[in-house]
Amino acid sequence: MSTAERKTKEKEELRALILKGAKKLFIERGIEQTTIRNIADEINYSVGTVYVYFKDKNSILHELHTLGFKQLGGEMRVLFSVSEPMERLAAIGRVYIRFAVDNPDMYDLMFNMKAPMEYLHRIEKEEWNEGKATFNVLKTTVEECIRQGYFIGHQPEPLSFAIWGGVHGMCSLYIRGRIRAVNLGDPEIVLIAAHEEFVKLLNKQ
Amino acid sequence: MSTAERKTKEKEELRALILKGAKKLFIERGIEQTTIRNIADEINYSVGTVYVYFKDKNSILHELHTLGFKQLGGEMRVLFSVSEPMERLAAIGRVYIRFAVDNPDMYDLMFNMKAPMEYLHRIEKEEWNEGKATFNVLKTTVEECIRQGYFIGHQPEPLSFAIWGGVHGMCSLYIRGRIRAVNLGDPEIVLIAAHEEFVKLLNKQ
DNA sequence: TTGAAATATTGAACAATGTTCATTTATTTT
DNA sequence: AAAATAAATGAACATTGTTCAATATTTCAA
Repeated sequence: MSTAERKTKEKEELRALILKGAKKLFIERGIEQTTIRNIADEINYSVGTVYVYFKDKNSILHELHTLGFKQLGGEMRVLFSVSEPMERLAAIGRVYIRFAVDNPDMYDLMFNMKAPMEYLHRIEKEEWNEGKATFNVLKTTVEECIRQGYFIGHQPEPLSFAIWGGVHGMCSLYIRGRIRAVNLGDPEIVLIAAHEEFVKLLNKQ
Repeated sequence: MSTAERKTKEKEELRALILKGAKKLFIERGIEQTTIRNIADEINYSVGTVYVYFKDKNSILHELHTLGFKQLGGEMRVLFSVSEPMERLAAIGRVYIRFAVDNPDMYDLMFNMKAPMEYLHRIEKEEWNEGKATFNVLKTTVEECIRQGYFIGHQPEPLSFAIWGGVHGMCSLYIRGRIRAVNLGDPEIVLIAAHEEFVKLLNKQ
């Protein structure tokens, strides 16, 4: 291995180390409470080094958001074994909700925070590939349902968006503390019960 | 009017002036870009004065959030003239979405931001009256629908929550730039079209 | 009217944050 | 070993929210 190759590898490793440290802190104490100094401390490097490997905080957050989508994508992939599309549609929602409950800060970063979108804007990229890919999993399933005779009179794309919005909204209200605040009982149970009602609505002919 | 009375009134006026300035800036340049110093400048008082009238930034944001709910409540109240509950249900959604599109930062503050919830936590108040009242408008309508024979087999409270979540989710994805990012066309049009699909789902027997 | 007490307002100062960049340290090449 | 290149550093800056001793203003009894 040439020196140049080794150097490239070392750089990638340090980059990955920074991300690993960032993710650790950010699961431990939340994204808002994680500073660049914390991250630098965590991995025993200086603040300056972090800025050699990432242009700014948004870059780090965007990269973590991408890792989150990889994880969610993996959890969704399993569902392609569910052959009945209506059943799969419900299962996608359950996986999505489970992900939100188990990884609230990551979910928040992926679907609520401005950082990843601001990053895309800065690098002048209009495409949000991570989001589009996830949306397509849903849309493909909805289209299959339509082919089987469900959702008659609906337009697939807006309908898919409405379904995404539906599940996302419940998760967001959960994560942003609105379920707790309206006092309907244990938030996680309310969330899951609401999703069941939502699935009932979807299943009506 | 006694001196004490006048003083009380003056205090209330300055308090209101601070809120007015805060709201102005915050509509003009967004909530994240509005600092306490900006607010103080805007109304020609010092930073310190703002802190005499409000304990911290969360208090200001909470009070603005309450004003937002007053406005939304007013816009909803008109809908009690719609006698058909299923029709009213759709109309509530449209009003809610219109509010979100016309007042994105206010909507964000009311339903997404942590500040108002943190304020409640600080003053050790468990009740989120603003949210509960708005939720009850929805729940009452859903219950009426059920009494008319709609939503058979559904539980009213989780169903109401699912409907809230549904509309909120679409608004949130809109406000947090996720609709634009998935590139389905003009975001506002997508939002409205998705709500129409949502209403179709609700209207199924 | 006056002056002491009460009230209201001020803005400098603090800690925490993201960010920059001249300097230092380490590594590679000659 | 020296020179050239690359990597890492951390002090310094601007901007936040926040505090609080100091200053200015207002009140009201004498």
